[in-house]
Amino acid sequence: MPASQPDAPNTSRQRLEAKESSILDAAEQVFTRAGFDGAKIATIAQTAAVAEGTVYLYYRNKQDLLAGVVGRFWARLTLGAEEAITPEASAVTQLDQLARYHLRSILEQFEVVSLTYRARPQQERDLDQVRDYVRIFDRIMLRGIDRKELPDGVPVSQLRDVFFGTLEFSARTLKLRNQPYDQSIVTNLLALMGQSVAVDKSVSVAPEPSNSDLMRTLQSIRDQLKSAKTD
Amino acid sequence: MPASQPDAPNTSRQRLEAKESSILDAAEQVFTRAGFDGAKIATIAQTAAVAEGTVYLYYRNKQDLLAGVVGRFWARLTLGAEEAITPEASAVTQLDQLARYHLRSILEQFEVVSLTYRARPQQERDLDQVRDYVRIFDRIMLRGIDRKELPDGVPVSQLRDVFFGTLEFSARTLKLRNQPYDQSIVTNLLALMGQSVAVDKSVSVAPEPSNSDLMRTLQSIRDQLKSAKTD
DNA sequence: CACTTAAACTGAGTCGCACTCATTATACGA
DNA sequence: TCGTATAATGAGTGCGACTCAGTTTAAGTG
Repeated sequence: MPASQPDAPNTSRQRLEAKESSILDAAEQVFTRAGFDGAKIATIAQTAAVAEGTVYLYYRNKQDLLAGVVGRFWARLTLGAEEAITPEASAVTQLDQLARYHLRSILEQFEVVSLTYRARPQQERDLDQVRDYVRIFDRIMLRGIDRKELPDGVPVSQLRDVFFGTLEFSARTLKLRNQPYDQSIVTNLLALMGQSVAVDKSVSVAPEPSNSDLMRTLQSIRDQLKSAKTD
Repeated sequence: MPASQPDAPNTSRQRLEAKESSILDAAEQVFTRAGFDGAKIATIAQTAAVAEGTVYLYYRNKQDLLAGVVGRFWARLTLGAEEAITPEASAVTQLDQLARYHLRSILEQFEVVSLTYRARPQQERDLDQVRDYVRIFDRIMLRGIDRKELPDGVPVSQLRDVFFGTLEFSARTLKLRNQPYDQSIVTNLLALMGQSVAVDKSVSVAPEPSNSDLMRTLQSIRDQLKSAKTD
């Protein structure tokens, strides 16, 4: 029954969603051009061809609108990343694919990424989208461990911070110097991570022992010494 | 001649600087408490015990004031970092010192660090301060290369991105999860970097021993004790 | 010390912009 | 065709950044 042209929405639901996304489009455009503070709701409304008040029927306030833009951006990035990755490939290959895709994307859409920082403290919804995105890394790593491609002691969450932290900081550096995408960043990062992630059976990367582990070992030594002394 | 109590400024120059820094103090306090948008110039002026208009004699606008706060923060961080580092120590040790200091500082003053993102696109002055700070890393690396502690092929600027990027992202992760300073982040980062930075000549570089190193040593002691006992 | 003048300071007033809400338009079922 | 609910409108409100005419303070100067 509800079959219609996608660009000529019929149901009221479709119409609402079309309008919402046109407001988001306008907001994204104006925010990226003018920055958050520079962007006027009036301009966004005008760009979306609606009245100022209409914007507030869809988003509680300017922050909320920003959250919508940022959330959609990361959700799209997640979809794109999943397309960019070959699930059958080795974990390291997938990391390489993700790294290239990530660096390219955040460079291309640097302004939207920057807007993320403006949204963070306030809203929660859009943060979820970022978390979903970051989770792609975890999935690759965990599958790699599962398939025995990676040793199961790798500190996944810390490597995740290395991965995204380095790429984000590198992107900022490139932007600062007006330099384009640089493949060597990805290559170096993966070489660096490859070492700690490699399954070389000789050294086999063990997890960092905790102080508790050290303590237990020390106590066992002390106990042995004690018993040796009484011999 | 111009000898006076430091807390009872005499010259007009001293008075001006005292007032400027009291405005900065107030701004830092209010900005960190309420965030940039939530902070009102009126509150800042009141906190600094000056009239609203006076603030604008020292800073052109709210953004400029923020830039002042952020700039001072990074300048102070630079001084602190230089104190935290032992210039005679090996490059790896110095990196370890810098990493600890950096992670601790940005965790402790997370709000001010976050404010940095709000200032960036606009002003230039405060960006300089960040650059000065980051330069500490470069200096350590370059001196290390000079002293032949590090091979002279290391991609300093890319390792710098790894270093600060990872620490910054890790700090954000910790904050997100309400976790405190975690030494293993520094340890892992240095282990990772250590591999790509190590001089090929065996183990000539003596970095801070990791818990793994300690663990190995302890285990060898225990093993020796065990075999001695059976003798 | 009185007087001059420049520099520093003040806060009531202006203005731009996010946000509201009384009113109007539209869609849809009966 | 009409009634009603839902969506949309844009003039109006309030808040807060920023200004500036007027005032106070400080530093010379004879």
